[in-house]
Amino acid sequence: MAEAPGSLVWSLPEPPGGQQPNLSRDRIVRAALKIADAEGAPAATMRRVATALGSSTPMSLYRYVGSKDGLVDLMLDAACGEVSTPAPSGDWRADLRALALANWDMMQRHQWFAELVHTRPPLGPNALRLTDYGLGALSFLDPATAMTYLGMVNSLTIGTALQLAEELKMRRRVGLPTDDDLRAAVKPIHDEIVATGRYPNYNRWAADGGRFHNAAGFPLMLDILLDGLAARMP
Amino acid sequence: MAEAPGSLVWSLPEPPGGQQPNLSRDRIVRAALKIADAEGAPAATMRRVATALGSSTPMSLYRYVGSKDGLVDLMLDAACGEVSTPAPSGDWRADLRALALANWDMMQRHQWFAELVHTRPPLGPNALRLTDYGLGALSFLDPATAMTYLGMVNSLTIGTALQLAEELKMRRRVGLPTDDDLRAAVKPIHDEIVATGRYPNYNRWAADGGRFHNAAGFPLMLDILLDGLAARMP
DNA sequence: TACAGTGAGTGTACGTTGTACACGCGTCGG
DNA sequence: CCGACGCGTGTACAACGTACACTCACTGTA
Repeated sequence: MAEAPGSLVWSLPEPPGGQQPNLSRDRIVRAALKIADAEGAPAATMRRVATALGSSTPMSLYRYVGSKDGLVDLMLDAACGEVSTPAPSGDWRADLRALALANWDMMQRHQWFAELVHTRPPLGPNALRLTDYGLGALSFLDPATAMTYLGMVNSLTIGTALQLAEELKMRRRVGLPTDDDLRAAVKPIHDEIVATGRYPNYNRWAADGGRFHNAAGFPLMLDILLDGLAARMP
Repeated sequence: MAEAPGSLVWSLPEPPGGQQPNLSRDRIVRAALKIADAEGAPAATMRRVATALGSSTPMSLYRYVGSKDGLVDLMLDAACGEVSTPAPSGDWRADLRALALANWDMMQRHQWFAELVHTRPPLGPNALRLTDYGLGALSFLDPATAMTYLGMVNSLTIGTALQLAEELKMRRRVGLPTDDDLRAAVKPIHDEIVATGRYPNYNRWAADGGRFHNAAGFPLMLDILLDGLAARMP
């Protein structure tokens, strides 16, 4: 899992198998995405991916992805590759909004993304393309400020996606229940908390249904943040 | 690592050792915090904590914390316990701002917090106290909206802390270099990216020093977000 | 004083993870 | 025809979380 600083996957080029290889970066990453999409990030182990590709041993993958971290890097960047960056419109707010919404959509398709993206800096070509696009929309600011503002938008997007991912994880832990099943599973914990009576505001929220805006409300949250940014623009 | 849904640490009370125990939840959590503070979250393994307490086997801890997840829960909540919640002032913005800044200070002391908090919902007594306080500041809103806004503030705080924690992790991977050493270590990667010339805005940022506002700039970012929230208040 | 009971900590063992290393098979260039 | 090299396999190891059975030492009761 450890890795020398200069040895990111992007440094070592894909070994472009001269003879007929059964494997390739693309096939490996695709298989890993499929597993992670279906069963969550921790299910995408080296062994699991290898067997999904017909290889009897995880070691086959190491020629192509270098390490587990390398595979994760490639997975993250592949997901970023699904986010398109249309031509800049000249309206920073519209461009940033579109970028965030596209990112959000991608994270809904790949619920593991938000969990994994924190493990290392986003230096893949697609991640860089997105960062570059975001910085370009804010290029009238000094670079450090532009990066700061872009980071705020990303924090909001990833943070909100994480809350949803956590709910999904809990759901997986319980089984695969419906919304009502889930509520029933979490109820004893909440009830115990409510019973103490020590958290009146939390209780009020729980009594209200324990809901917060997430999927549906993300555009609204994004607009609120953009309002705050707009007020600071020169 | 798996856990039945109803068996959070908070459910099973601390076994209040009738006879003289060498161990206790408090001592265990305190030792784990110390290790995590000094060497990062992954260093705080069960074995490591056990030996730090003089126990020859990790199994000693299981009576007190139930599982590794239980220990993490307790660590997170202990960290939350360091954040104080003064009497509400009646000014939602001042209260929320103070809460976020206190949270931020805590996350600077415990850089592992932001990494670990995503692994499970914050249901410890101290985390609930903080959530309750934040909801109280926004109690003039309907509960779901209040939770949404509070979540935005927390996303920003944790997300920003995560960026710093990631830099720290990279620093640890390289050794324990100074700021200049770090810049030198990351330079080859950045140079390779810059050399492609494909990311002009990113390059401009890198040429500018590759900086973004984090520790120093967090209050500013927080104010921007609060501006956006204020514009939506009834 | 004797004895059962309980509670604290130990030791051993298992399954799973990532991955290092050495080996066999195949195809190609000389 | 034959060595070299690309490609995948098999075996093995350390570290992780943790289940299970166990040994002490102390305590309350008879």
